[in-house]
Amino acid sequence: MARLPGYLRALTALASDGTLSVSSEELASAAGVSSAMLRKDLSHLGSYGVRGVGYDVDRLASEIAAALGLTQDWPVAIVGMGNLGRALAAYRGFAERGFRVIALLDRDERVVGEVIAGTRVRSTADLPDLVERDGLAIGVIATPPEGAQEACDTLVDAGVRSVLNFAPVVLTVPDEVVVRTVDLSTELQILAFHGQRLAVAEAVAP
Amino acid sequence: MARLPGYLRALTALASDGTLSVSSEELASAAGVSSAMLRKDLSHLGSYGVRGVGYDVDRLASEIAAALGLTQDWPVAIVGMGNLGRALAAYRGFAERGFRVIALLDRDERVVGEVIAGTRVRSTADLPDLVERDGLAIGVIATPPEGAQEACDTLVDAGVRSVLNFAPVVLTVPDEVVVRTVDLSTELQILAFHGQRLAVAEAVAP
DNA sequence: GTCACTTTGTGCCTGTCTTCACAAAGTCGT
DNA sequence: ACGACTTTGTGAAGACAGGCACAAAGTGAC
Repeated sequence: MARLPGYLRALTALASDGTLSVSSEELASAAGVSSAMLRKDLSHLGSYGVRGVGYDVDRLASEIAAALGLTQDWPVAIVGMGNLGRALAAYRGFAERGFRVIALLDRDERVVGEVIAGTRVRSTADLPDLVERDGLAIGVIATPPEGAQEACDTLVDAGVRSVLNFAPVVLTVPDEVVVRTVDLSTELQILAFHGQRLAVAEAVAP
Repeated sequence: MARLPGYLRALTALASDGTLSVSSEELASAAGVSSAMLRKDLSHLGSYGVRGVGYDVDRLASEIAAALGLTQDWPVAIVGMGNLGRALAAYRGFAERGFRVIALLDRDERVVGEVIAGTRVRSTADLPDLVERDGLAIGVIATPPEGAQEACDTLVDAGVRSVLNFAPVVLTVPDEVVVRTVDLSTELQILAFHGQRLAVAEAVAP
């Protein structure tokens, strides 16, 4: 379920505040959902709550982490060392939450060998090796739109079956591969849409 | 509708290929949706298709752009000049799609004045001015999680009503303000979840 | 002018996701 | 040990999005 990471985040925050137990109501509001939804989601994981009391923060956090598969670590490779790729390579947010960036890759031999954020850029030809030897499981595509499908194919051929795509294109992949696309321009366009609706509403009833 | 930006992207690609007319089937597959859904979505905008022929690419692109409010420009400010903020400041993707980054802001006076990607960092205290004088409408939050709510409040108080949030927190805002949150770790956790499901499925039926 | 063909727009149905509301279950004070 | 209170877990109802399938509408050939 796509909301579990949100719950885990809220639980981690509570745990670091020293809270031991939390009700569905409190946790739901911290995660920005309704309490009924939270309870239903959690009930799918099993019954980890105690009626009349609530949920044990640490216990629930472990259960969710286990459900998400966060007990093992998931090596990540970033493909495409343009602007966005370099930014992602320098971003510490991945490591902070347990995702180890084990390789920076680029197709262009002129970029290969360059050192970015302390890591030497390698060739995309090394991908099969990374999957085989280092257990690489997640690929991040930060190439320009033109190169995204090719980068994706290379990842998939090497055995990667989870892809996080930042390029503004629709990627075609086999059924067993999961792609999640994050497109910053799309997000801004949706915000522009709301901005315009607001402006129109204001013009009608100022 | 959240799919309009995807349609617009596909149409722009078609237009640059010189295509003049497109059927719902073709456009749907380019945008990665079903043709029935595409037609239903477009029918909400009005009847811009011709039965037996399809849609005029340029015409439809203009209509969608107008619906999204992309006929005017939407000035953007980025708040928080940490790792992620600097990366976003250097990212050209915004400008390429018509969103002008007019200001880089930080709360910390030691960062103010620094020049990043050719722009001088200003203080968040300048926000009311930016809204008033430059028509700032969209704020991007790239602060650490602890500072995100404060940054958001500052934006809202200054009159910004569309916020793109990269911090992994749930922001509380008045009803008229729209927040879209993009959390890279959440995306990776969802991928980890799928990765684990795949591994489990394989263990059961190898 | 008519007919065969293509493709849109849309009413209906189906499955999923959300919310409501309450019974079951456990705690704490006396 | 009992009873009042709190909070979970869940069945049933409701809302909503997506897909199917077909009638309406337009094109182009003859």
